[in-house]
Amino acid sequence: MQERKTRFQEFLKGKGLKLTPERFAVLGEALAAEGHFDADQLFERVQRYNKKVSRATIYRVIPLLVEAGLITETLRCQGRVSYECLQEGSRHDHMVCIACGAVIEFAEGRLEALIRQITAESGFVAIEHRLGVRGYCRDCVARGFTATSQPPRDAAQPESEEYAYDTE
Amino acid sequence: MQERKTRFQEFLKGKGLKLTPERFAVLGEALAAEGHFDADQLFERVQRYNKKVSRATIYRVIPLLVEAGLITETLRCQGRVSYECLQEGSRHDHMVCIACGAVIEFAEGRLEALIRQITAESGFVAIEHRLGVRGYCRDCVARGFTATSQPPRDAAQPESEEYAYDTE
DNA sequence: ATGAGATTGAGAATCAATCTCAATAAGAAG
DNA sequence: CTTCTTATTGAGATTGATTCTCAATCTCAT
Repeated sequence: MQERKTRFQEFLKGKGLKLTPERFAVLGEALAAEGHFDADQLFERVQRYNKKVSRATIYRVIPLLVEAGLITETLRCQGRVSYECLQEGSRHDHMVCIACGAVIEFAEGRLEALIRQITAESGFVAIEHRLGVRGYCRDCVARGFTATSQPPRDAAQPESEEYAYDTE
Repeated sequence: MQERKTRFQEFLKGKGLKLTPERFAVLGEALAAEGHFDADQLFERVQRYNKKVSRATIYRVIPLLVEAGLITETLRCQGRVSYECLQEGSRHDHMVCIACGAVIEFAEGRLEALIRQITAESGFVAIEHRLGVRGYCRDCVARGFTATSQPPRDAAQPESEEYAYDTE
């Protein structure tokens, strides 16, 4: 945690940006968040413990946190963008089941290494990535779903408004 | 093309929806689109060749096309959602430059194979994936942008008009 | 301590996306 | 072909997350 605060501090300095109490408050709440959160939830958290930060500032700090590699954008639900905290070893991607809508997280170092390598081949310096894989989960495969068989009419709507996965 | 129109027709029938001229017009323009397009661009195209379709209808048809597997959501730039047509062999992923907003497509068999393999390890049958990598493109790196360095004051403005990266 | 330039809050503004509802049209049935 | 039920449409209002504005305030290199 302390290490990440320092990282943010250096990140700001490197860009000629200033370390303000507001930015520090947002950083702190973002790092303390568990699981997914969106701008508004972050705003509420910060408000609760740090009355003075405005919504505008939340929206201004989030991109900085992303760029500093401290949080990452993940899923988009009902028009809102969700983020989650990046911790050493917590990086993961998502598998979304087309049949039942289940969202399964998975972490994979091999993938990250390959992505970094491939993009670097064209001179690109990768900061973060997002990957969503659509397919059929183990259970649905066992239940007989495949790409060419029609799921029952009343099966859970896969990309229902609940979890439209979005990887940009 | 014809095959895909038929596919859409059957998709509608299967859901008890009607095949209207408006839907057919949107379908046609979407299939004819090259590269990325957003709801508004699709609206303009349809308007140009098919005066009578309203914006609301565009927004109503897009989800149907996605569900029918004819188009897919790809990037989100400047707050807009972009789509692209799904065609055999057109699979590719995206690198988005944080500094100048450039969107670079890349196709990579190694990646696809690895994804398939990794997801299979948990019994998941991958059908498709979407990957977006954010970072700095070759040109911006050369120009001095990095996550920890301040961009030169007189650097070209990050506005490729086409694809300015927004903070989402 | 000082000044240049960055940052902030509050609220207005933006604008893609959604919703409303009366009018219309598709498709099934006869 | 006509009728009837139900889906669909257009136009415009509405929503709501995100962005912008700008004067007041703060940071920090010097």
